[in-house]
Amino acid sequence: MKKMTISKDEWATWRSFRRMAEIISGRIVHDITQATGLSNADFVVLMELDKGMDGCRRQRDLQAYLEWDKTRLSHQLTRMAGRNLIARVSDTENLIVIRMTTEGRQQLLTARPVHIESVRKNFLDHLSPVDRMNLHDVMCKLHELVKDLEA
Amino acid sequence: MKKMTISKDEWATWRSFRRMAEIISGRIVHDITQATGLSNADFVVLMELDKGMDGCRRQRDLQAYLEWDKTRLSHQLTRMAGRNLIARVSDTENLIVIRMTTEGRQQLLTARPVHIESVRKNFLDHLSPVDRMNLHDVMCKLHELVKDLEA
DNA sequence: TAACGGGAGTTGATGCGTCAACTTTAGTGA
DNA sequence: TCACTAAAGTTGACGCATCAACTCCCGTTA
Repeated sequence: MKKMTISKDEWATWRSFRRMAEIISGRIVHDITQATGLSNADFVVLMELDKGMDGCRRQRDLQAYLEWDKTRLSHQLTRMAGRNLIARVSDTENLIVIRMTTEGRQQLLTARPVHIESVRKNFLDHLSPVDRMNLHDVMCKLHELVKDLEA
Repeated sequence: MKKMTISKDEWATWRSFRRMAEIISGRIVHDITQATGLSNADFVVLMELDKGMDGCRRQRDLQAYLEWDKTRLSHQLTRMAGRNLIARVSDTENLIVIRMTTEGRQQLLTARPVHIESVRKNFLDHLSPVDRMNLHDVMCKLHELVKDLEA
């Protein structure tokens, strides 16, 4: 039987968690788009494409790695193709794959150091090693909870 | 001089933080919209309106409390007015205020217990008091950092 | 071979969030 | 009183996220 009330402290924890994640993520995204014009979604997709050594990937594999909905990915790729960041091309076996364009790679190279600096500035700085480990531990517990609820 | 590299552990912490916030927030929003049809934005606005005893508020006050951009709020209120959740009415001094409608209040009443249950189920459950306090402490430090960067 | 079914991907509609540009309102100071 | 200015609020355009409905392709099985 679950407790169905939430104390003031518990609310405060939840609100601060949600709010900090929102603000900090927002700032990092902002830094990247200012520097490069890439949206966060663009950046994430390019990062994922870059993991394959040739910048190519089947759409369903991208989907699995990003854990995105197929519709979301499809729309996103359409927009990115419109901005010349990626192309949908046929590979040697006549399957359609997603390829990063030269321009996409260029933008990614510009974005990466900005990303690193922003994560440091907006998040890691002033978090002591102990803080960081505590946070990581709590996130791992939440991750367990999240997996449990899926099952 | 800042360190401009990020260790594997640091990345892992950042990624898990961002990801957990995303997933958990998403689930709670999902629970609320399933139960009521309210979007998260709707819910937050209604919660804020409910704090004034008559469900009325000047738009700029809402703005200050929510820490939203005025454009965002304006669009949101337009949409909510279209769904009959709020109305823009003139008060006794001929100033325009935002008033929760009966339907808005009704929806809020339905949403509130769902919200509570969802925050408990998706977040608070299985977080020990110590975990919760650790998390809260870290969020407070991040909050300091965030404020510093604003100045 | 033909019918069925499921996975991959697309499309259209709608709501949300942000930017820039605009109108309106309310002071404030000569 | 009048003109200037700043804040409050709206609008339009655009990109992102999600839902439902659709197409297309492929493999199974009767």
